[in-house]
Amino acid sequence: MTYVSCNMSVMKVVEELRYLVLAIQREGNRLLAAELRPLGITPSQAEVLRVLRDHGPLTLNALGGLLVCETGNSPSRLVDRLVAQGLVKRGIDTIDRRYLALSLTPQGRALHRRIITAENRLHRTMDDRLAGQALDETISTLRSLADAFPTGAALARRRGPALAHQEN
Amino acid sequence: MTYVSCNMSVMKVVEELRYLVLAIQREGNRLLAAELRPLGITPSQAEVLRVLRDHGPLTLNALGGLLVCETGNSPSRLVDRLVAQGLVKRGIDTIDRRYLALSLTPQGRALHRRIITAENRLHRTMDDRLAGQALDETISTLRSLADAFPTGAALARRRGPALAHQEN
DNA sequence: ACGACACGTATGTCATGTCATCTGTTGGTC
DNA sequence: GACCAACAGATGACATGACATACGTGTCGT
Repeated sequence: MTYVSCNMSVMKVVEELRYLVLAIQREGNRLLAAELRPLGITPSQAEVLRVLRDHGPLTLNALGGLLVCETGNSPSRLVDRLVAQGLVKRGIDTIDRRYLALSLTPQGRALHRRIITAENRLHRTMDDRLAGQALDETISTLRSLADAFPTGAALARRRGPALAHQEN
Repeated sequence: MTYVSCNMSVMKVVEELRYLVLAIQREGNRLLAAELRPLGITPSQAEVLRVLRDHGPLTLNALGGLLVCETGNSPSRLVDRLVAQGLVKRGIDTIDRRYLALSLTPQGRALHRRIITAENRLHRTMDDRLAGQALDETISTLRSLADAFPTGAALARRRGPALAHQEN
């Protein structure tokens, strides 16, 4: 079968991994969107609320650096809609007026609690599909793929708040 | 840690899986988009060309059923741009004029060969990141997640009927 | 003080994705 | 043959994502 190149089969495996990741991401996002629709927000918006809740007030850049759903360019418009819905407060740093100080409003905090419930429903669904398979090896494999990338690094930052950016 | 519910840690693991999948999909897509940009097409368009090449002429619905990048609703606009670029021929079934008969043009076939080269560059990059880790368990875990979903079924269909698409 | 530069944020543009709805075509029923 | 439900595809609307660029603000060198 592998008469073209000796590592052809490895390529095929990596390609299947790529398509599996694509399929799971799509479907997971669709399911989560359905869970969140009654709350009036999208999965990306939910991630912003979560990051803002877990990591104090943030500038727009710092927020982008902790988001997986956006490559840090600048989630201006993503934040815009949350501000318009009264879920996020957009403050301006009085010392350096270039910086924003983004934080949750009380409504944002309240909504985040309902978001967690919705996400847990998705996670239970996923857990059922996984039928108790051990995920350790899968997680560690995917981590080694993700960690090399900017958004993977974002995840690592969110995991290990003790590593660096405590002051945000 | 798990003072709220006994399977709280399982939830956390599933959640990390979800974010890892999101991160890898995003970054993989970004890298692939960069590889494909010189060819003038996007990752989604490349998937259409690939499916049309592997599975003869297709109707729009059948194409949607084999795509991972779109949930089968109807990739009309995705196909539109490929037709506009002369890569896909949009034929109309003469017997039942509701059906399309989508197939690659010679240019589409030629471009697909260059797409494979670009994709292989990405796969090599991913393979490097994986540093020779065995993927068997990861693949099978992800398959059990994906197979329950429509687009996972699409992947299975692509694997199944055309077990013999070795000629690439 | 002034001007070039760096930096954070905002905006324009394009291609997805997703859902809802519309249009055209066919087949079945009367 | 006329009506109508079912189906394939097209389109409108909205929110992302990604890239490039424009704008406002602070910093630094002179």
